Amino acid sequence: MESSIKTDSKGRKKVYNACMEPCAIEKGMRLIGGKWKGSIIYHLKDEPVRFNDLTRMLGGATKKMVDQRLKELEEEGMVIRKVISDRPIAVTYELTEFGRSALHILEQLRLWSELNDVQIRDK
Amino acid sequence: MESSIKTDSKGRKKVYNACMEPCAIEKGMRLIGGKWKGSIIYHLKDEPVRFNDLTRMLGGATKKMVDQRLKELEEEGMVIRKVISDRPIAVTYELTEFGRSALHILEQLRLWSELNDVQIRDK
DNA sequence: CGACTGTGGTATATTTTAGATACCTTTTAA
DNA sequence: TTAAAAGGTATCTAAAATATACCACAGTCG
Repeated sequence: MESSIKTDSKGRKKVYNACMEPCAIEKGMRLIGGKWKGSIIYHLKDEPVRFNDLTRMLGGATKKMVDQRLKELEEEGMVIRKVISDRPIAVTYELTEFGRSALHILEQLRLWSELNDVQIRDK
Repeated sequence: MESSIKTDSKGRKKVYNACMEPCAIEKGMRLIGGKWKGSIIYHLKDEPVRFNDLTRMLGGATKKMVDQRLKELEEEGMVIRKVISDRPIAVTYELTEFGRSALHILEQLRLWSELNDVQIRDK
């Protein structure tokens, strides 16, 4: 993790301990940092939530996005999909223990974000 | 933040307190959660780092990506660009107080990521 | 001198991802 | 019968990410 840069006698630079692959921070971010992923996990924190309800809770995300992220999160073992009834179809999504283990990070992010009244710019 | 879904007498659903705009979590993620952004902030934690060195530290990121992210981080007030010499040109990037205030979140993310030996899948 | 490395970037093209919109089947309820 | 709910999928376009090459300039090696 601790990367450093050394210069040899001829001025050539070399990186020691460089992140040859994405480092721990980057890996973590790929899991919970993608667009909507953190929000999804956070909105599942209290109880299982149904698909359409979840979509409604995330202002701005389309069903397709929510669907895709949920599938990723399921693959990554953070979320479980449960069919609670056929006819009429009803599905809920809930956090696994692993998913739950990420909540404290998201909670800190929320506090930081609110404390600093973080704004995102329009594009 | 606490969104809930109520069903009226006719079975129509309505979301109360929905995130009409991206919520705090989502806003925070847009600041530090983008691809490479967290890593960049984290690699600046100890001391100012020069552009090319930073690029080398982030295995996999291109100069263009690093350049773009740094510009965003500068706009957002998390990073300062300092020209420490013309001819030959030398530039460093360092964290602002605000940028520094995000470090504890990233530190937790790193711990969580390492603890769970998080893997990212190839695409 | 001339080739090579370093600096901090930019330009261009291609691939990947996100986002908007419409649509599907089934069920319940007015 | 029309309408809305459920949980999605299909299609298309706009926006990002990535790969690759390139710039001007400074210093160093032989």
